[in-house]
Amino acid sequence: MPEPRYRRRKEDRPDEIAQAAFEAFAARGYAATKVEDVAKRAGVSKGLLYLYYKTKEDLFKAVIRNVVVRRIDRLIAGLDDTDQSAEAFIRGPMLGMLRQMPGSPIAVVIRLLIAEGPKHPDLVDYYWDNVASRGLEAFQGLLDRAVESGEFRRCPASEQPQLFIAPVIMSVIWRAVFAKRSLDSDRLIETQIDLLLSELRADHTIEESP
Amino acid sequence: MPEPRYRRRKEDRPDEIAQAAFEAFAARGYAATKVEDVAKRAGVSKGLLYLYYKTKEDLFKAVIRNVVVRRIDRLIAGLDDTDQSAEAFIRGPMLGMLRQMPGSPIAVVIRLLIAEGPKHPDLVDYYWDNVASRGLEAFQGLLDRAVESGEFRRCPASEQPQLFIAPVIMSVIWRAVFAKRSLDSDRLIETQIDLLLSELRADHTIEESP
Amino acid sequence: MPEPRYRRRKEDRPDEIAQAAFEAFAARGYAATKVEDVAKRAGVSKGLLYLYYKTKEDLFKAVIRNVVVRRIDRLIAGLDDTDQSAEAFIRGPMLGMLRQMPGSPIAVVIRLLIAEGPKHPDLVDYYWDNVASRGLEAFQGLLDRAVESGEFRRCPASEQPQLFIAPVIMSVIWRAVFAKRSLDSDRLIETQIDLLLSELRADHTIEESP
Amino acid sequence: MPEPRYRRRKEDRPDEIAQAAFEAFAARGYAATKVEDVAKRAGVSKGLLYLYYKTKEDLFKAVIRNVVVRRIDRLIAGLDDTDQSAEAFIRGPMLGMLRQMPGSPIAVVIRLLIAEGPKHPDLVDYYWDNVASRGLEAFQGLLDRAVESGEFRRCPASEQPQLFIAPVIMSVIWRAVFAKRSLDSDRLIETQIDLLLSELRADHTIEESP
DNA sequence: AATGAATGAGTATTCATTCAT
DNA sequence: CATGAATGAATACTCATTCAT
Repeated sequence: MPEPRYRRRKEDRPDEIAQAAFEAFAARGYAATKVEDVAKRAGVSKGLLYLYYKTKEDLFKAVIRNVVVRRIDRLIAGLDDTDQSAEAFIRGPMLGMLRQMPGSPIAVVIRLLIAEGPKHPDLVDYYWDNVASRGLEAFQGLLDRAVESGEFRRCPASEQPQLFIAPVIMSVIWRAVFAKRSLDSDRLIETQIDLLLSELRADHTIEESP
Repeated sequence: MPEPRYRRRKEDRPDEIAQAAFEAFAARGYAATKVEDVAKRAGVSKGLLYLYYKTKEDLFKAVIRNVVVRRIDRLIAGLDDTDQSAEAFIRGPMLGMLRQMPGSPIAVVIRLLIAEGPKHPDLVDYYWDNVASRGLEAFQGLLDRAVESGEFRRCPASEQPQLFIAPVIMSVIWRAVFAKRSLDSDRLIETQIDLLLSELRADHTIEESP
Repeated sequence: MPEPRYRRRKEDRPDEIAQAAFEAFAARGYAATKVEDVAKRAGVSKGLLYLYYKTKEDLFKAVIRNVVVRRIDRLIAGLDDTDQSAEAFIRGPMLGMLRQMPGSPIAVVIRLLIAEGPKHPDLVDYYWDNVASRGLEAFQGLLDRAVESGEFRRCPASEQPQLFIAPVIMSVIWRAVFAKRSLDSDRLIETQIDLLLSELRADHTIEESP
Repeated sequence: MPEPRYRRRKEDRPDEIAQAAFEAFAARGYAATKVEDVAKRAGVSKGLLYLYYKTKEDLFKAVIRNVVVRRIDRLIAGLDDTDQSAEAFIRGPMLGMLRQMPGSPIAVVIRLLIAEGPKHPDLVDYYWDNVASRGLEAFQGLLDRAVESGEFRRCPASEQPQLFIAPVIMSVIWRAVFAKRSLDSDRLIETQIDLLLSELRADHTIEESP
């Protein structure tokens, strides 16, 4: 008779279930996770789960939304409101976030989207609208402001914010697939940022090979 | 309908089936693909499919191997045998390959590995041994030779060949998830290569921000 | 058709299903019985059956155990505890049991073991440990006590308890195979017991052929 | 390229196939034996097998008939033609046959009939008509002649020839099911014959318990 | 609200049988 | 005659979902 894992407060139930589902999906993937396992993990009966989520797919969507929504707003607020220089922000709070991503729930969401996305276009739309495009836009805004202020120069790097994300995605994938073979993702991300910043800095001088 | 019921092409069958399976997996993912659909796509009965592949998993493995093996050897041969300068090789044949990857079957394989890899560790091992580690080693070799010859200088970029791959992986994922939202992956890849080469060139002068 | 869809009788279900399975196996043999038929016979869905029995084989084992366990203990208790003379016990309760066997569920179990035993060694082990060897030992014990008490004499018959069973097995097989051709199994069994007892009785005088 | 197991003489083919089928059925049972395995064992293609036997069931029937027909006639001839005394015949050639049965192909046929008989009533009919009833009748004839000649007396044993067979059947079953646990079937059979003959002999004196 | 017994459509796999070669 | 590639009906088992209690 183990203690129920979560307190019995009605209002929390849906979130508790979504949290349990997130853990289960993270561990075994969406398709391989049984609704019953999620219910057990949440300390709840299958029937009750179905009271809150009409289908397994609903549950999946809730998970994606939950995990993402909790984090993305904070991130974007940081991007928009910072009074640091762009470089200071990038090397500071932003680098911190990027380094955390490969080990964070976001990584799980990315994996789930890759695996299940094609079957859930509305979910992808949601993710795009609420996370990806907003994040990119906000970061692009940061770059643009830095260009306008003269901190950065306009160059290919200043118009492809995805380049900042690339090593993060790479690390996420690497971990998901090659868990056993370690990869120094911190170093990868830092090197990339160094490369990009050295290119972006307005005082940068291009040396052509002769 | 005058198709002959029997075609009796023993030699071709396994590949035809694997090809059909590849298409089916690419379209709907491994889990969501029914063996029967693969058989239909290949114009063959379920029974015959099982004559060549003992299980659905076997079929999956054959697909991965087929697609991969056909390409990787060519790539590595190019890396090892080139008599071009490193930069010329990277900007030439290698850039060509990298640009093709996001739209090639390799992209599908990558997606499949991300989605199904955790359930097929032996497949991941196979992919690691035969593709990833070999490719990385071969490319690292190219970088090392360029450093030794004085063409490149030793720097973080010369020791993280994954940085060359990162935008490719990013593009693969982007297409898989956000198919509808176009991404200029060619430009992404080229910019990254420019960044890396400008860092790697031996005559590069580092400008520190003051 | 006004049967309620749900009956919710958790406790009874496993036995009801095993009973239905027993009937189905008896009628058509293990291999030829479809799980779905068993479920139908039990008035239950396939899914529920699988809730209680993980595999068809499990179900088979449960059937064997159910049928057997219910009876063997009673039998052995009788053998061990009787205060009748050996002859009285054999001619009384034991003869009664033996005569019943060819028409009883035990006969079905025997048939099933003959047909399916080679594929289920663990089941055979179970049957041996819990039924055959226990039964033989208990009966051998009865014979030994009778020899020690002077009621029986030591002779080949007193050391081969299988001789008491032989006509029962013969009748079981006969019925299973030649159902249509009647056999007076009662008489067969009684004659055998007469033969054995006349040999076993201590006051027996052996007449050698000259 | 192992040598084909059987010489390529057309006329022998059906028998060779039936022999291979017998071995396969003996080893794994009818249901668990694949037609392909039989074909391989016979060194023949599936197609050719089907040229001689229209269905797997046909093959089964041929096996039963083959094995049985080869032996039963000899046995019955012995029963009918002997000029020995009944006791001499029983203790001599007949005991020899009975002792051989548990290890002979007949045992396999018995097992197969028990397992598959219910599904093949015509086969059972055939077996009854050509083996069981003929054998029983012939043996009953021997007993009757011995009674008429004064060698045996009329008693329950003289009218139940099955009693001679019972320990043989028991041994067959025992071996089939409890292969691992040895049983001295020779001794069982001999003891039974001793019991029966001592009862049958005309000079037998019945001792009643007081 | 809460439970978990009950349902049944869906799917991988097998194997007797056929038939083009 | 002989082959074995090809077929597809048959069947054990799973799991999302429902609903009587």
